[in-house]
Amino acid sequence: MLRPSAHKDPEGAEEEVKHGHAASRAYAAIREGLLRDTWASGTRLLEADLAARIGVSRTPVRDALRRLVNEGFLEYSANIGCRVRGWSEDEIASLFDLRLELESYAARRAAERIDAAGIAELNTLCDQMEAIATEALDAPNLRDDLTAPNDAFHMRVIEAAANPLLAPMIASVTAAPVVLRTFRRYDADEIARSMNHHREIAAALAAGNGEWAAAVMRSHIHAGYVAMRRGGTGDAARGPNGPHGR
Amino acid sequence: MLRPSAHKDPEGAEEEVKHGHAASRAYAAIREGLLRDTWASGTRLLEADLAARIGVSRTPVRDALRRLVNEGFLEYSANIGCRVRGWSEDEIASLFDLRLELESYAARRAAERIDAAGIAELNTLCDQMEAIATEALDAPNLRDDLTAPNDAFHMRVIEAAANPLLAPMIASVTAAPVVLRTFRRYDADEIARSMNHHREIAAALAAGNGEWAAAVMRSHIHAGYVAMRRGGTGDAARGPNGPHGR
DNA sequence: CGGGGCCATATTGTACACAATCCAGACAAA
DNA sequence: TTTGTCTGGATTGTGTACAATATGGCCCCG
Repeated sequence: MLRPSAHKDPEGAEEEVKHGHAASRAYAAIREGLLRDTWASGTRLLEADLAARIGVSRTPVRDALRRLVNEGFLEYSANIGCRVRGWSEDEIASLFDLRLELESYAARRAAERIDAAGIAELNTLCDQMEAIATEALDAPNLRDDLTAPNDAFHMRVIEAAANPLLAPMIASVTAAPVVLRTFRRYDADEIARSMNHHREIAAALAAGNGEWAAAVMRSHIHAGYVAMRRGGTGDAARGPNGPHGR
Repeated sequence: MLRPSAHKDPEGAEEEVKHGHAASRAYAAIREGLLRDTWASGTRLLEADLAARIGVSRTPVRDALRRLVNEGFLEYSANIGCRVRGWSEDEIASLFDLRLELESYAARRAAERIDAAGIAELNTLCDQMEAIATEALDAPNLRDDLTAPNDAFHMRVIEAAANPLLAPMIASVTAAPVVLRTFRRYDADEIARSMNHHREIAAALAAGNGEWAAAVMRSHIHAGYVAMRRGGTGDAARGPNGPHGR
């Protein structure tokens, strides 16, 4: 499974984190903090605080917060503001369950649509991942480098599925901080298995066999879920509202 | 299929369209206009215009617009603003394809989890729909009354699936104006078939047979897609950017 | 007569000030 | 001790002014 560092931000603002565009800067800064686990779940994010820290006014900060709420990073209550969202065991299970459906669907469709160039790209990404994985056996801190090519691999499969609504939908269940940085939890065997899964997915797609591709993708995601559960969520607790608070 | 008048708004603001809360009023007003097809696809929505018409300032209007962008009603470009989103044939097909996956998944899971009370509710809703359908045979304009119980039926199934992330995800592919008000396109036979589907889904769930329930749900949505295609999308054209413009 | 660059205008983006609302703690009464 | 109320401070919600940017028409040039 795996599926870290989500691709571009799903909505507008095409990666314009330049100097101008206070809203984009605010969004990037807050998202960065969320991905770094700067704040514990349930922590209240104060607009004025963030605005001062980032160096913009409250208005673009509000825009950024609303966006992060819609992406599932934060939860919002009227007149109270935003809190860092936590994920209960149940919700994490639900999240992986949906990934199971959506990514296997993507693989099934991709098998009927991907072309030779796409297959080649997937295998190139496999080469990269395997090279990194070999080094990472000794240096566990290198494992985060796997996330970029792994993410690219999954993204290529999703693109090949040729369903324009699918990518943002999958992003909504993979952008969660809980899912990110999953490679760290993998042991050597699990990394090897993950690499094999990628190769097998590429093979199934090359063979044009959608059911095969979907089945391997399901295995891939199941394996990731097990690894995540074993390692603990790192974030099971919630705010005062309990696991499903809103 | 069908699935009109999406339930509550997916995110925060629990239906507070009261007198206060300018942002909620703005959201409700604009959404209402979108559902009424007040503006053609590609129409640019001006913040100042809307603010004046609704009687609030631009700030809450901006909030409302951002929200509608995230819900797929509008598309947004930096420094340009919001346009009414159109749906190409491809996108509508993609949309139904995802509903096929998600709602059949919901039905499959619901079969293992729904209780007797839930089944009873579903059958009650079937009763209601059949009563309305009988009258609507002569008065086609009554068909819109089917949308509320139909929506409730689907919602009950989704709730029974007990995946807290599923409902907002399905909402994102059913809130689109293209999908709403689908019953109008149905002829008498199609309405009858739809009613039969509902009864059969309830039976499959009562039998605890997830595969059966999922299969009927797929049939149900396929049928809806065919009816929609036959009737035309009512909104195939797009703005100047072509069908996938952004 | 057609095409490219420039400027006026319209519209969005940002900042800030004020109003509305909520929360924590103190205090009083049972 | 417990509960209810009230008040002060803090935080979000809204309105408005101004800055930044894009669009469309005009003029100039080829």
